[in-house]
Amino acid sequence: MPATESLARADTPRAGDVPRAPDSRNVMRRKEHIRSAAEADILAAAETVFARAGFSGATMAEIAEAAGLPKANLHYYFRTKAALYRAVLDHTLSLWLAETDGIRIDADPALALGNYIRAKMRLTATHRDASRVFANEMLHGAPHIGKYLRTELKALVDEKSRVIDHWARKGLMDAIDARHLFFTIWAATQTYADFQPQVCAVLGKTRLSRAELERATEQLVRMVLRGSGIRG
Amino acid sequence: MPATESLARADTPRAGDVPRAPDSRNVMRRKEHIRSAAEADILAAAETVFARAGFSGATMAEIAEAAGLPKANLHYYFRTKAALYRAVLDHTLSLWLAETDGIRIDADPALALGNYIRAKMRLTATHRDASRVFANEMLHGAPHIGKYLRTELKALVDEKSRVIDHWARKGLMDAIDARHLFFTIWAATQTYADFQPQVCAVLGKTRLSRAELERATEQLVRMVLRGSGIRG
DNA sequence: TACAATCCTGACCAACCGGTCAACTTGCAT
DNA sequence: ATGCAAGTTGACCGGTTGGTCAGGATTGTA
Repeated sequence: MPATESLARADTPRAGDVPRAPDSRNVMRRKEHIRSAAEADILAAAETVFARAGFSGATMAEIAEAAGLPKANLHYYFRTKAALYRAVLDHTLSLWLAETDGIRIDADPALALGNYIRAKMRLTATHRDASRVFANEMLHGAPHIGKYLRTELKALVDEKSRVIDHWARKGLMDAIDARHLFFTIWAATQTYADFQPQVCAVLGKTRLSRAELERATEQLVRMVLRGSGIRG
Repeated sequence: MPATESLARADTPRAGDVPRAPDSRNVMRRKEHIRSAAEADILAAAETVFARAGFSGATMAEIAEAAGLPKANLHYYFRTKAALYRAVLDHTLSLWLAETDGIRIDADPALALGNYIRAKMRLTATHRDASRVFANEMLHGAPHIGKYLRTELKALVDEKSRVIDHWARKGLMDAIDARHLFFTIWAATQTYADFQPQVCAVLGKTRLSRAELERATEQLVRMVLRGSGIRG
């Protein structure tokens, strides 16, 4: 996500656009470290706060406190609240594209799709806040990442859909609309992160145990595979 | 939802708690009409705005403009922004419980579940904003409707789960966890309302056509029925 | 040590927002 | 017509929030 840095960074005087002597590289490396470490701390705190309160509900003061920094320091690294939000989103999106590698023409459909679902479910469990930030952005019309959806994500889904169509033509599974299949998989997995209060309430628990998630995962895998006519 | 009125209404002086003569009923009816008409207008505008911007992102001024009323008038009918939000949520929740009537022991599983999915999908299409308001509330931890989830919704799902367990024991379908089945159905249907930007972007369209939704619905029905071992 | 670049921060401000209120109009029974 | 309750509204207010800025502290080099 090359846009991240240019978006996230504040305009420190002449930083990055001034030619530097070769021997000054070490300096910049150390400065870079301070920078990236601070940015990482801020991003982590921001992700938590944005996930809980959304963009409008989150306050820079709250994020600053969560990061253990004075508020003005946030504005040193991220010019505006919107820029910080974009940076959090960029980090989230980088998680999103992953895990589809196994969906290839020469792969076994049951294994490939099953492992994809398992990976997605694991992702929503380990990166709950990222999932919520993403969901929030969707809910509000995806004003910041619309272009990403129409280009990168669409291209990826188009490619993987061709794989599934190929599987269907080879008789390995039913001829189904791969795109809607992805929508269902995404929705069914993300719901355990985004709608956790509902899930917990209906199950009569206060939190989602690993075992419960495991059960949900395997049932979903079974349902998708059988529902797609994949012999398991 | 009896709590709605007491929550939503402003404390007009002595309204509702003063004994009235029987012949004054017509008066109150007309006053009630003004009241309910105004409340309905405000609620409709609020649902749209809350759906787009969330609770924190929405402003009373914006809602007022959408309703074509001065801001102070909103506060006449709904004391606070939170009370207005609660009223919108209550309206949303009343939609939520419906449509499960068909899931009965003596029903045919394929028909009952299939029609339930179709009804849910229709609901997300016709009440997109309501779905988004609900999703937003979930995302932020369901602070306002936690009790509803743990009581009414849980009771309903418990009851319907027993029906599905019964179907499984009679050999009409596989023995699956009914609760997770509901989570999957809810997620897969709501995603077409809540994540519409993603769906449209991946499909390469600007809006979801009725035909596209129809296709998604039938594929989901087929997947759920076959995935649950229900003979179709 | 001297310097420059980067990093850090307390104090401050303008804009916005939810909510109030006093004054006004409308509707309706007598 | 009269009077009162209900409905309506412009103007206003205090608190919050994103963002700024001047100046000090740190870091690393020459």
